[in-house]
Amino acid sequence: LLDEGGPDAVTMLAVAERVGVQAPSLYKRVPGRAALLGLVGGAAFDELGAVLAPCAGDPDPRSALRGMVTAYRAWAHAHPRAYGLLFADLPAAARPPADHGARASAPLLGVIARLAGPHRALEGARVVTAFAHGFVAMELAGAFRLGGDPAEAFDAGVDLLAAALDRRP
Amino acid sequence: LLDEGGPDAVTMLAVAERVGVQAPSLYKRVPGRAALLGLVGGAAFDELGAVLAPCAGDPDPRSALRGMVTAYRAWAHAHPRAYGLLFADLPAAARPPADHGARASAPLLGVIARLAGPHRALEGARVVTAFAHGFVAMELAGAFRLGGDPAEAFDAGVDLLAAALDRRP
DNA sequence: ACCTGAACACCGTTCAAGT
DNA sequence: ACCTGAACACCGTTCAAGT
Repeated sequence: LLDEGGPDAVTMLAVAERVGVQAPSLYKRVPGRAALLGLVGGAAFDELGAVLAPCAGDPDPRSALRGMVTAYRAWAHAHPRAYGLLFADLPAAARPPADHGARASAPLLGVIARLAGPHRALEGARVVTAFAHGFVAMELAGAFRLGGDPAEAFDAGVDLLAAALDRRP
Repeated sequence: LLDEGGPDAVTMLAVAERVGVQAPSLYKRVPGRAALLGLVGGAAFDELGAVLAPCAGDPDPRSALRGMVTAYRAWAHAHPRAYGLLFADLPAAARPPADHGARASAPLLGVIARLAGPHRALEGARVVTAFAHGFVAMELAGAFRLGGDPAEAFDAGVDLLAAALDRRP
């Protein structure tokens, strides 16, 4: 339902029909619509994490980072509605459970620890994630309207970050 | 209404009451609720732009950039609901008109042109904006949950970007 | 224990009717 | 030209009643 019609289409009635049940029955499994969207967001984190993890296998940490961020953006473009749920500001009680996000970001932390050193891993991962999320969110919102090819700015940003975080000579 | 209760509180009925009119009358001025939120987003771009512009006065482009990005984050924290409208993915017809975003980003383009050279201004501004937006969006969504002080990562990211974009020796 | 029908309070939006 | 009352189609959610 989300992929087809966006979050507005994820209606308690529509979900109930899809599951073959009446709407009120959903409240036996889930406290409300917001919580349901939070669960979908958690599942989206899991899918995204499964796409990122293999990229950590690249022996060169710098190209591993590039590959991972590129895969991140590709997944967001392939599943724009699900992506929009990852960092949606839902009521705190209905947010994707923290552990889904933590698992999805684990491979990135590993790669940046190799690239920049363990003591800079968390900080570096936050900087890279902020850039990737911000870029993709602006792309999906149609916010790059000043011409040129936004994708070039993405690659430039990734290279710039990878170079700056690389502690090797 | 937005500041008080978030976008959900911006109801056609609530707006009409605030304006002293019946709900159907709003449709004489605005095609629908989505378009109304888009207009609010446009106004938010104007306010943000007014906060960023003075930072361009700093004679050192690198500290001008730091000041501008810091002001950006401060404004987002002060008006989280309005900020959430800037890059919300509304139906294209209801998005904040492009010129509001363009005006708000003009001072940043100017500063980065001074720092990195005019031919890298657009690309650099996109990288910096992506980082700033992504970071703030994740903060507001409560996405930094792995401990430490996220603000340190923000400062580190800004310094890293400013240094990487600086073409001066 | 689980599902349902009916109801409640609330939406966005349309439109004929008033002035 | 502008505003309104009434209505329509749809929400999320609650709850007593069934099985």
